[in-house]
Amino acid sequence: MPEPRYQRRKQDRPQEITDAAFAAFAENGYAATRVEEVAKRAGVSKGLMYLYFKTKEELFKAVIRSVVMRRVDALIEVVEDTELCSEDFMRGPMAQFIKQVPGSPVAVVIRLLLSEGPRHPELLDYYYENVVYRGLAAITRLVDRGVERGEFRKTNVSEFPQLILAPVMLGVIWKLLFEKRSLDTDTLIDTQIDMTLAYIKA
Amino acid sequence: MPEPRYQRRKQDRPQEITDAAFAAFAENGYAATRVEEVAKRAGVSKGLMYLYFKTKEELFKAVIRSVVMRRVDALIEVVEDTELCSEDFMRGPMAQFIKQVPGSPVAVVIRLLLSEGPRHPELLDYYYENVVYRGLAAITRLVDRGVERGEFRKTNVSEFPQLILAPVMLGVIWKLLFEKRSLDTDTLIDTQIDMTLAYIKA
DNA sequence: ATACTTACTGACCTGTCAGTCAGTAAGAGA
DNA sequence: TCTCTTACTGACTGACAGGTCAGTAAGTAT
Repeated sequence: MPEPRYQRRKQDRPQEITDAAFAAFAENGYAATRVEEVAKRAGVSKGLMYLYFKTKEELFKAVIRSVVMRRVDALIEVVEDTELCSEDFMRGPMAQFIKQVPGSPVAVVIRLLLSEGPRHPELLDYYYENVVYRGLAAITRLVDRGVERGEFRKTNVSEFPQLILAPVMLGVIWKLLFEKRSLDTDTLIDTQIDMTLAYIKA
Repeated sequence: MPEPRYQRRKQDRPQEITDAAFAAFAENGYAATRVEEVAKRAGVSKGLMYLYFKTKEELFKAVIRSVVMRRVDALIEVVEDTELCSEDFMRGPMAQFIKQVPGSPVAVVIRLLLSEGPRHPELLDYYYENVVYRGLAAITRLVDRGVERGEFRKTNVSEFPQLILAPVMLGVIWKLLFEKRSLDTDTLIDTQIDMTLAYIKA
């Protein structure tokens, strides 16, 4: 009675493969990762890869989309249905949310997009519309709401929501490049929020 | 009388080749750039490349070093011998200096380091010591000098000089990823400096 | 059991590209 | 003008990796 050499699992394969691919890309980057290596990690033959993804490039796109999909909506929802005043919200839930970005898969996605993005403009558009644009819009809404409520004065921070994300991006880059020279990104982000609030409070 | 097919220019070749390589890497990234393509841009045969650089990897390292070398010292010197008060200096020369970073070759270097860096730790060390560390130290010195002179109060900004560079890094990433969706990085940086000064002024 | 469908395998094919090297000619020196 | 050195050329090679496909066996229906 021979052990079955494999199981047929059409449903789960795509997910399993993109997970394996993400891990491999995260470690070695897109170009330096062999399709066979991904197959090995996914416990699958090289040939099967090409049944689910036409090319290595298709696989790459699927990986990005899959990672992005899983964590876009979190922030946006929280912003909408909160009862905290704007300041408390920024110091609380928002701070908490953005602090975990530099250590999250998002950091890896940014690295991948920076190196491979220029050759996949549609992917950049997708990322912009689904993550960047919506994230920035949520922050703008938060600030504007503060202004309406009389908590904040009118400044150009609502036109530059990027300001609040700037230390997050610096944290992402720092972690990717200089992991060993640790940087306290939490305090960095807290300080930026302090500064921003001091600047915009009515 | 046949035209000479080439000139011997041992002195200039390395510079010419690294320049050509930088341009090529900037456009297509390291992995996707063929050595032959660099040779073509440098007006040189493929074989000659290997007389000046043992491998493609060596060429890559030489490119990074060459770009970094040319513009490290600028900022540091300016900080040292200025007679402006700290605020005026930050709003003037420093702002001017950091504003041009997102459009400069430094942006490309960051992209290259993000994609290829993990496999060249010595290069990351080199970059950290010659650019990052010295740049941050210069900012810290500037802030501390302001404190000594009684212009600024004591805050943790001097422990997090990264704060001032955060919008610069965001600008760099933005430009690399979303060139077409323009972002006014100058105003972004000015606003950050406004905020920071308001936060630390005595 | 038997026939049938199809998820899956892995040896193979093929284009690409880093790296080599035998040969060529630019330029210096006598 | 005739060496002699060496910067330089470009056809070639070998390995690697993306992509293919004939074949195999897991599961299903009868």
